[in-house]
Amino acid sequence: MTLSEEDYIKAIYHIGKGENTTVSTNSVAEEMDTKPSSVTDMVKKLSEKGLVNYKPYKGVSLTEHGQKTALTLVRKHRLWEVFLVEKLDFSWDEVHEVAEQLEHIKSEKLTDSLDKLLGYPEVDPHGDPIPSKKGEFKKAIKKLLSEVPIGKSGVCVGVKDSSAPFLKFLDKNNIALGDAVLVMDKEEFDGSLHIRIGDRDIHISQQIASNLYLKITE
Amino acid sequence: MTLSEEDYIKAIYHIGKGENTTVSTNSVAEEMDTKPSSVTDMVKKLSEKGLVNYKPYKGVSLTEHGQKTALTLVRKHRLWEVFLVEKLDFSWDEVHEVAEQLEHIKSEKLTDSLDKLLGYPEVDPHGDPIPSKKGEFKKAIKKLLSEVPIGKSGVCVGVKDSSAPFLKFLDKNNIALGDAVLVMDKEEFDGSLHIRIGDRDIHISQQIASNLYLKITE
DNA sequence: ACAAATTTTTAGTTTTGTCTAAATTTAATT
DNA sequence: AATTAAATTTAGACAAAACTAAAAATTTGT
Ligand SMILES: [Mn+2]
Ligand SMILES: [Mn+2]
Ligand SMILES: [Mn+2]
Ligand SMILES: [Mn+2]
Repeated sequence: MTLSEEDYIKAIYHIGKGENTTVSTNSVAEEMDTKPSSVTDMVKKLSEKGLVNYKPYKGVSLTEHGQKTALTLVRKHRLWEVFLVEKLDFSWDEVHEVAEQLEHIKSEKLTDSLDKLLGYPEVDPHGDPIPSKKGEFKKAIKKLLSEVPIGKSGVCVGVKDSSAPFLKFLDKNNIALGDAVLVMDKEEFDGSLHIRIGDRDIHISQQIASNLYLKITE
Repeated sequence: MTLSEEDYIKAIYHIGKGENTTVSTNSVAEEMDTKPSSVTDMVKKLSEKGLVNYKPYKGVSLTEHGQKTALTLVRKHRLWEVFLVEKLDFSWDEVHEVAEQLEHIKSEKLTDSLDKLLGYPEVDPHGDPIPSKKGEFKKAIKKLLSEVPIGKSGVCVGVKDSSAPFLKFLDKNNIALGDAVLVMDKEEFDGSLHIRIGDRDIHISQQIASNLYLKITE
């Protein structure tokens, strides 16, 4: 498997949100930042290799084999992200780019030893679940903060928008993964929220709330 | 810098044994397991990029810039080797292949954090010195065991032949990096040695002795 | 149902890195 | 010094992965 092939497999997996749906040529092109014609070419090749199902004009989906490949890549990507944060003191917004390279290193022993070193983590620094060696993982039970009802509380486990600017905003406002959050009140007018985070009461906009994931605790 | 370009730079560096000598097209081809014509093409490109000095029919050498690039690659390669052995329990003979991939990961922060995590090691698992961030390193003061005079002792710091079969032989015979070795006697007839390693007295052939490096201690 | 808009594919190029076969230069021998 | 051998480069071809422009299929709107 070449690096490029792997990135395509991963893109198809991600667009389908983990469930094995059929995705369009254009959506893959957009995700990968390439042209649709390039996608067509690659998808034909992947089809011949038995990694995807492809019918011209009808979209692509992963085969059993492709699915397994995607899970391995996601596993590697997220394990490396944990490594970078836990062992090398990287911050949220720095890990993705490097993990994008590290996920392509070919060594099953490396992946599994890393998993062990990190204590078999179940989620990555963005709150996304890490597939086990067998490809199993708990479907994330995370909810957007904007959809959490008043009175409920949870733990901050991830972001929807993982762009550097947003992550930097969170850093600046002292909102971090693992923080306990209680939804105290919601403004009907603009959807902004009053929340208690740690021991601080703060007020955040709807836009922020709809990009932060909580794992509901009660 | 592409992965392939980096591997060429490294090959030129290694053939020149770290000193900046001019090396032949053929030697690069052999080291890289490619054809001489491919080397010519690549060397032209590297020359245009200012990484090597190249005169047709006269061989290649690294420029200042190329030298620096080579040192960075060697640094990354060897740091990853230490990481694999120290943190992930890889053995001598397993690290090279994986490090060959990891050395190409682009992130200065990653390299330097790794260096810190490992406690700024000075040698890799094969006894080869690791360049510092600034590109400085102590020239190895290692000597082939076969050339150590009778009565002298040292610490096993590396191998000349780093092929898997040889490394496996050492494992099997309980000879490891860091072991203290005393040369007790030498057979004139076949050059074989009687050595004390740890608390064991053993007899090794000239062939083995000429592939093991010691750092002389007294 | 038909025309217009959109999506997707095909055809033809480009760049990178490799190869083979042939030509050229340099080195070694007589 | 001439010939032979070895090393190196050139020329031409190919596979991978991308692109642009044009053609074909599908979807949408009326
Ligand atoms: Mn990637
Ligand atoms: Mn992530
Ligand atoms: Mn390499
Ligand atoms: Mn090494």
